[in-house]
Amino acid sequence: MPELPEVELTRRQLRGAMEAARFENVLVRRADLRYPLPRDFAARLEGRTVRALKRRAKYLIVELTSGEILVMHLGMSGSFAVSKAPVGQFDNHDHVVFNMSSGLTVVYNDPRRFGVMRLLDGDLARDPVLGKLGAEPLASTFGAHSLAMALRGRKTTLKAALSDQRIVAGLGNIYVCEALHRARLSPRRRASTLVTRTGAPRPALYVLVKAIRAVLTEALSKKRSGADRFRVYDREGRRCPRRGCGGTIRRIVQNGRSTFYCPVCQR
DNA sequence: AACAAGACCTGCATGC
DNA sequence: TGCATGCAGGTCTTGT
Repeated sequence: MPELPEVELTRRQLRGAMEAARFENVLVRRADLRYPLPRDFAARLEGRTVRALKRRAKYLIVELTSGEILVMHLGMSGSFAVSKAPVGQFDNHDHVVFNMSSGLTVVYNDPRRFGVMRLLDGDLARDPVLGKLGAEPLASTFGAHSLAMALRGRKTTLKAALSDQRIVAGLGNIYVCEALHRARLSPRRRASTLVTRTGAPRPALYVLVKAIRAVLTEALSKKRSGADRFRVYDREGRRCPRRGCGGTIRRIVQNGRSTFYCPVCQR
């Protein structure tokens, strides 16, 4: 489930249990996540205190007062539950349990086990993965000019470019579809067509930047659930929600993933 | 270097 | 009912 808004909401959920608290006991019930947890994973956390709980793109960044950093990614199916200690009953897919000095227990559940937990010594900028992440779409550094530089010369589609975490960090399949619909841009359009030959943003790129911010901000604030949560995602065959459009949402496959869009109003 | 396709793993909805 | 198929919101690796 997790794209940037869901990860940010997870961060806020975990903060009360983890921030300024110590890992009293860590239980690894299954170590074979996307990458196997090292055998000393629990021992390296126990006794450590959380200085701050941050987020970068879809990664949760747990800074410890020791200087080490616990980096976590939810993959496709990861989630956390917070409850009062002690937890006696576990689900099959409860893989990692943090008993914190706050008196709260944090349980990581992940049926598909695409999630990641890694303990890093230092500096995220030098990390082979985190160091290559592109702009945070809700940060002030993100804008039409920086996005223009990133899209310049890209022959790939807008859908693929916006899904690329090195270009914009935090969008996934849903919010790429939603942002493109809001910006009235076709997911099949070539990414470089939003940039002039000299590398300046075309007007449509300003619209896209606003649309990206809007869909993420809205997802963070509303958090309504149910069928009408998205305007195009998973709505194949339904009417386009844009006033006066009258188009029908289509599903196509791009780079092996579903794309939903309105062929009438998205050009 | 840029890009597309395949792989990883489990659960669920669908159709026969 | 059982079984097969296809699909799922991510990203790493492989191949052109």
